[in-house]
Amino acid sequence: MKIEDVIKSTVSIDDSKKVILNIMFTQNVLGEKFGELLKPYDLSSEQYNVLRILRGQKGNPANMCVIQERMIAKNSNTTRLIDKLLLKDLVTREVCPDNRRKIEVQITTKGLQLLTELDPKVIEHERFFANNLTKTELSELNILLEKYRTIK
Amino acid sequence: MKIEDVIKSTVSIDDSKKVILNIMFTQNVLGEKFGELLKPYDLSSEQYNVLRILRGQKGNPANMCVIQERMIAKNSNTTRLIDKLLLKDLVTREVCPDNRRKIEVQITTKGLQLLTELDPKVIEHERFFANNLTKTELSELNILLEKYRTIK
DNA sequence: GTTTTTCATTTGTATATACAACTGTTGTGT
DNA sequence: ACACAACAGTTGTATATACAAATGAAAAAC
Repeated sequence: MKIEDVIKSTVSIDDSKKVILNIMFTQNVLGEKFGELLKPYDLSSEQYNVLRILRGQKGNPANMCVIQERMIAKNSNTTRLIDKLLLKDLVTREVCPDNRRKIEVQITTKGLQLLTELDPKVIEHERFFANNLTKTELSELNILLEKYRTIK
Repeated sequence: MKIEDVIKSTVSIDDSKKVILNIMFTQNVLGEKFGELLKPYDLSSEQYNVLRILRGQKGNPANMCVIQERMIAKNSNTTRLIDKLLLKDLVTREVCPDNRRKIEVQITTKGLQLLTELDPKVIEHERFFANNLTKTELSELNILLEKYRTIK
């Protein structure tokens, strides 16, 4: 479906405007579908994202700064995100002994199990859309998006 | 900046995952910059979006359904968005005389003036990123995004 | 001509986000 | 050692979003 049909526009849209609408709308479609995937597990996409980051630490704890800088949406409130994950026993949180300003967050076994359970579903979700493009188109899309968003 | 650097990933990422991260992150960059543009005018991007839709009606009122179906984020609460715009006298809201279930929303002169003031800034914002790509790349990006998000 | 269904919108409520102000800790300069 | 700046997180508050339930109006069914 072309973006003009999505927003029911009758007039033609400039390509530079169209690309913004396309990115916004595509992100929306993706986010909605991913949210549905996570819903049965009572996780928000940002919560999932934090768990993924923590797993990537491979046993080492991550402090709040580290988590924040690895997140896609850099402006979400990490403290309260971790609060939610703590309530579900998916992470632990302790004051760093070397620097009491810092907090060490670690994924629990339960958290790791949840991620393992989700892995195949996440891959399926990723492929669901990616399969619409050839390998070449996919890497072309990545290159274009990266080039597009560059701030000089 | 490559997406691996954005999320500080050390391992290589599958193209199908990368494209999702790229879309999410690019949308974030865009949204943040657009939010800054609107901030001095005390408008959220969704509020701006509604005003734009109403202007597109060219004098005819739009009811809630119509507004909702033309929005990019289809799940935001249109009633409360309009509430905010009403408080700022940017729109009017009246019960439709032909069908009292429906509500007719119209942009005011003040709303139109605000949009006119914003127009050059919005175009500048759109071009700011679009200028990173050639005309051909831009339309290629549009085609790829559209193809990518298609649900069979 | 009621009852039922569908429609268009609003309201309630819980959760999420944005962003500034605050708290406590560590590092620096004198 | 003391004052002060920088750092790492947390909290407060206002606003936004998500989604289900509620309201009221019109259309359909019987």
